[in-house]
Amino acid sequence: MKRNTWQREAVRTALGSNEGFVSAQSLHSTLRDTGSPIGLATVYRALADLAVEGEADSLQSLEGESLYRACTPGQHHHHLICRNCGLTVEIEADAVELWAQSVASEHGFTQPNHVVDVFGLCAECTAQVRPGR
Amino acid sequence: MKRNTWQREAVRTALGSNEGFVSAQSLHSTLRDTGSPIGLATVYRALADLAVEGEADSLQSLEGESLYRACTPGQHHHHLICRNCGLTVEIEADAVELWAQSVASEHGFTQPNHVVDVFGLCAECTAQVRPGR
DNA sequence: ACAGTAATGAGATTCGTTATCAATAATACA
DNA sequence: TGTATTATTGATAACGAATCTCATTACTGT
Repeated sequence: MKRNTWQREAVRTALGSNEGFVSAQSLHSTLRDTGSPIGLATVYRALADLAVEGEADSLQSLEGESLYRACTPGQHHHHLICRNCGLTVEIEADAVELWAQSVASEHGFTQPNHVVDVFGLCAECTAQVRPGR
Repeated sequence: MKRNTWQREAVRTALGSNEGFVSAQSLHSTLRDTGSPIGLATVYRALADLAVEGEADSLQSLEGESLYRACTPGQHHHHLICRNCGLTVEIEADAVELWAQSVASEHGFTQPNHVVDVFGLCAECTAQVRPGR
């Protein structure tokens, strides 16, 4: 049976108080910095669990590490992510869902999944990068 | 200056004679199996180069490793990938391009990139998985 | 042919993640 | 409330993908 531990709750909270996607490693050091003696393996396990339960989204960063972010559970959505500061906006895209479905069945594919994420520079980071040039 | 070596050519050829996405590791062992004494590091370097030059597409597998595939250079496209056998179909999606653009600018994001891939079971694998059930 | 130097490759190294396993602590039940 | 059960934890080892090192090799222009 599943048990409630302060460790899981700590991970859930830390994840929730974050604007964008975070790696397990950085979440772990954040927790350690706030005095929590939580172990690294536990953070990995908690994040994997949250992702399975639908309380967190995960994606692969371009460097190959897994990033996590709290999300509103239950509803399918995609992300608009600032590649500079990590700020993330959840976006819905019914049109894209339908497109994925139809493209798959057009080619005889079944059980379609899809990975749809948009990366860019958020307004703030855009302003910082080119202040007056 | 850039030089032509049989190693680069071997990687290009091996990649081209493959239906779907392959990892650097498996491409390396394939080459080794055919008698080529090419080194692993070289395969990694050649694949990275091909990806930069636009002769290969790359994506992150769900397990976090980078997969590569030969592609028609120059044109932007996405992929429909069989998650069982790796068969890949290149798909164009102007509608999705435009959607990504507009969604980004709606939220003040600039320089939008996007990751759009559809995974599924190809017709053949669908038939194999559930033969008559 | 030859010099200059990009490319190679075996092995060491880095880094993210998972497995191990004894110790701990959350839950069910008497 | 006390106790037995067993899921969970965490320090560390192990693993695997990818990169780096650096001496050696071999393209290329002259």
